[in-house]
Amino acid sequence: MTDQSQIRVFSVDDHPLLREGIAAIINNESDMLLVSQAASGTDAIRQYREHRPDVTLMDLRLPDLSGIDAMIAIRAEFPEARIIMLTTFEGDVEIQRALEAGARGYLLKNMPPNELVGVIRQVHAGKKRVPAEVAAHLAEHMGDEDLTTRETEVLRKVAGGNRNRDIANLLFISEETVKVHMKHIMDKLGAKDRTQAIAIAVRRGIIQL
Amino acid sequence: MTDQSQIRVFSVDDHPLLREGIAAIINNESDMLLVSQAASGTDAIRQYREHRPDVTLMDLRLPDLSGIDAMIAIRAEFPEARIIMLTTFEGDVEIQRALEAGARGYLLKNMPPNELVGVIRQVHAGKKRVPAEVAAHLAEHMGDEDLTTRETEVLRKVAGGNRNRDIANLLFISEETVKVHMKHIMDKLGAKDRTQAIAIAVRRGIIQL
DNA sequence: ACGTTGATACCCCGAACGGGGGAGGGAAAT
DNA sequence: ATTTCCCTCCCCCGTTCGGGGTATCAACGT
Repeated sequence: MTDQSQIRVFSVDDHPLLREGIAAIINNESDMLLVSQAASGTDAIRQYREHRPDVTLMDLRLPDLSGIDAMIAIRAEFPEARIIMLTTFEGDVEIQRALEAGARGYLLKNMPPNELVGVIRQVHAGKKRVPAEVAAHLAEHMGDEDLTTRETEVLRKVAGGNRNRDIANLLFISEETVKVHMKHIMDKLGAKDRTQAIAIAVRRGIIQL
Repeated sequence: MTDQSQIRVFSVDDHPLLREGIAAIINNESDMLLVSQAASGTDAIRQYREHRPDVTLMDLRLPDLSGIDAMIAIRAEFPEARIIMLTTFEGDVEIQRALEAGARGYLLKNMPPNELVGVIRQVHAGKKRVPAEVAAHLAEHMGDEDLTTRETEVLRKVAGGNRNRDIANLLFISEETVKVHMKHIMDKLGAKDRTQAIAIAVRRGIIQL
């Protein structure tokens, strides 16, 4: 039944409405076949093993793991897996992490269907594809220094309404050290104060609220 | 061609993939007919006049106006319009505003399709329908005092990294007045400082970043 | 006519923040 | 072996924030 020349597509998204839309579009293309769907990260990993799709469309936020973690798990087992992240716009940091983790594409959910199938064909052909709109967001912060693990940790505490002293206690370091971290955070993000640092970090996907 | 007993549905969403999914689900129901689709607020208003649908599914964020503003415009002209907001989860304030503005339902995009068509039928029958999950978010902040226009305005400036003095200059008021607003904002939101106020306000949908 | 609400403005004052500098240690890379 | 990076800690000091109180005025509703 399955045409050997067809691209076998696997869709992972926790929105049934969107999966339905993807299914309709894929199955409208004579050279593609939607082999399965998953609504969670663990289910995605399980089903990937079973179906070995040619191309996987993966949502970024899933109920259990993040889409990126699910992709990392799949690619650890199947390094040749061709996975396209498909999501409503997230910050540049998410894009960067997805691509660094081996995503072959990063598409926005508001893209036209014909472009979607185009990217699926290109990725299936072994290419990488990131639309100009997404690449622009990525380029905007190229060369920016990333926050370190510790700095991100501090920033999260800040977003929770903690004072420097509280953060110091929570992380078992001195208040002076927290202030140094804050200084570096604001420098790297280009923020005038801690409040703007939160705003920028959320916009860029560095922290979630 | 059009069966008189069918529910005439109109879908407004700027995500083609999602519209495709909605179309597939609606047209699978024998008692429903998708009469048209729109991808923007202005287009939604124009097309509403033309098609006079029985039930409208409206996304909250659209390229031009917000879904709520589009709904308000439509209901000003057609007070009997039955509009269901359909969106990925937003803060309780968005839900509240939508329902106050006359939305007959508030659905999340991750809901199962059969529930969607169920709600469409109930709304068509004149009922209001808000799922428990959404109602819970609404209830969580029932009785909370809303921020005033001015307070929200101040809060937005704060998110931009402005100091009290800067905000004072921007809004042509004294710095002391800004501090009074800040006090009220933090009291109402239950925030320990301005930074947490931003975090809470973003989570609740009071401001966008 | 009266009370309420929202916005405006001022005072005092302690606590927290943010910028500057220097400095030590461990781990990883070169 | 040396450098680089990250985390850690400390001092000084001016600026900003946030809590307390009181007060005026216009608008709105009753």
